[in-house]
Amino acid sequence: MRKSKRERQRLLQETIRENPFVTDEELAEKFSVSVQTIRLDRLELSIPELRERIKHVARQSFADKVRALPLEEVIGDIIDIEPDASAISIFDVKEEHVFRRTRIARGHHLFAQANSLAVAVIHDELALTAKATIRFVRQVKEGERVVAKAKVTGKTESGRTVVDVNSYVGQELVFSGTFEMYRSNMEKKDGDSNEHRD
Amino acid sequence: MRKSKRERQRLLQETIRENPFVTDEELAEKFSVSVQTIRLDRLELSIPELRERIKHVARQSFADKVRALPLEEVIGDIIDIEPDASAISIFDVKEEHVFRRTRIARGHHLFAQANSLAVAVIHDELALTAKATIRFVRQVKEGERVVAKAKVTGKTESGRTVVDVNSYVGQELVFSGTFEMYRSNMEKKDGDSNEHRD
DNA sequence: TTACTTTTAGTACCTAGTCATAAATCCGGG
DNA sequence: CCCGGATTTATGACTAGGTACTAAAAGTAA
Repeated sequence: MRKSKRERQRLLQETIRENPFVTDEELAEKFSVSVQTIRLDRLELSIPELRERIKHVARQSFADKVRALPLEEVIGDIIDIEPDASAISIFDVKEEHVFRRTRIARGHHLFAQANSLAVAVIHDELALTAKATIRFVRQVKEGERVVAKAKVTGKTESGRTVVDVNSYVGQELVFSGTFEMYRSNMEKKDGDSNEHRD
Repeated sequence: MRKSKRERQRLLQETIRENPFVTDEELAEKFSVSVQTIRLDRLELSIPELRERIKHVARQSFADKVRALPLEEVIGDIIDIEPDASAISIFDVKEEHVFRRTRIARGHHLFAQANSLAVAVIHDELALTAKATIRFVRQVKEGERVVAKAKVTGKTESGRTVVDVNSYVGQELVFSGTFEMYRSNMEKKDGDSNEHRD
């Protein structure tokens, strides 16, 4: 069944978005029109040719891949840090951080930002989270910018460092956590660790 | 400076690995040989042509992207689930989950697995973590497989569901957490839902 | 020199297009 | 019925970045 021009072009866009690897010839067959018509359609819709589309996808993923691992080290951008005292990081909630249906940020990303910051604020070769009590105060939505503020508040008798992290969207508290951090360079007193070397 | 065949082919492989978008012509210029020589080299080294390379990169990233979002929905693979009762997931600690220097898993990944499982076990349209108390019992290393077991243990007077999650490597407890989950359909008593989106 | 490897050149063909021009077809109004 | 604009199709010339094959030239070692 041949569709109207409008309808065909709408479906064309959708088809290519879903599968950028489709050729004009395949599209022509799919819509029962000539290849030339498909090309006219692409021209009108400013859809580039197959090879350009593929190149674009490849370029993007290539750039992403390079960025992926090193960036993972710290979740959020640290914008201020005073070692063993305090630190601040910002984290922009994007599409990939939210539940698809509700657009609400998944808890572990807020945790990751806070945990990451707690690790970073510890001025030591090795810092690990031993224990944490956290509270998700209010939901964070896609597009919001979360500012996490970490403050070193003290030490436990077992020598762990306690870090409080509060995260805000604007003036509003959205997340709050207390982290007990294990660190390697405690004067002495080695509890239960094995080795840690580079 | 013209290199030996061996040396040129070694560099050729490296060059293409680093930048798959390079044409034979550009390579010919780079190594001061003819385009035909480059093609012979590619043939001997079984390196596909530019377009195939790009297509490959694009295909991979496209598959990743399609997999990335829905897969991100749950961290770890759920291998068993009894809605509103219990669930089990496994999570293999890979390179991207550990601190580079120590090869110890970053806390937020263990948290993410547990949190994700706590969300999944709740048989409801919307489940969000309101509060969590967690403990990282022992360090998890790259290559280890973490099995998380979630159990719904009760409800708070405010109507939240409490989920306990314990994660193990082998028989050893590595992570333990108590999650207080907010859920949308708290009053609803019926078991089966007919709507399954996504 | 001869024998062999390596490199270069040239041709025909391929895919998945571009651009431009022209012709055919469709669809509605008068 | 014919007319006219929109739409579709056809055709030809050209492109990039190749493959596949043949042939010749250049380099190298005994």
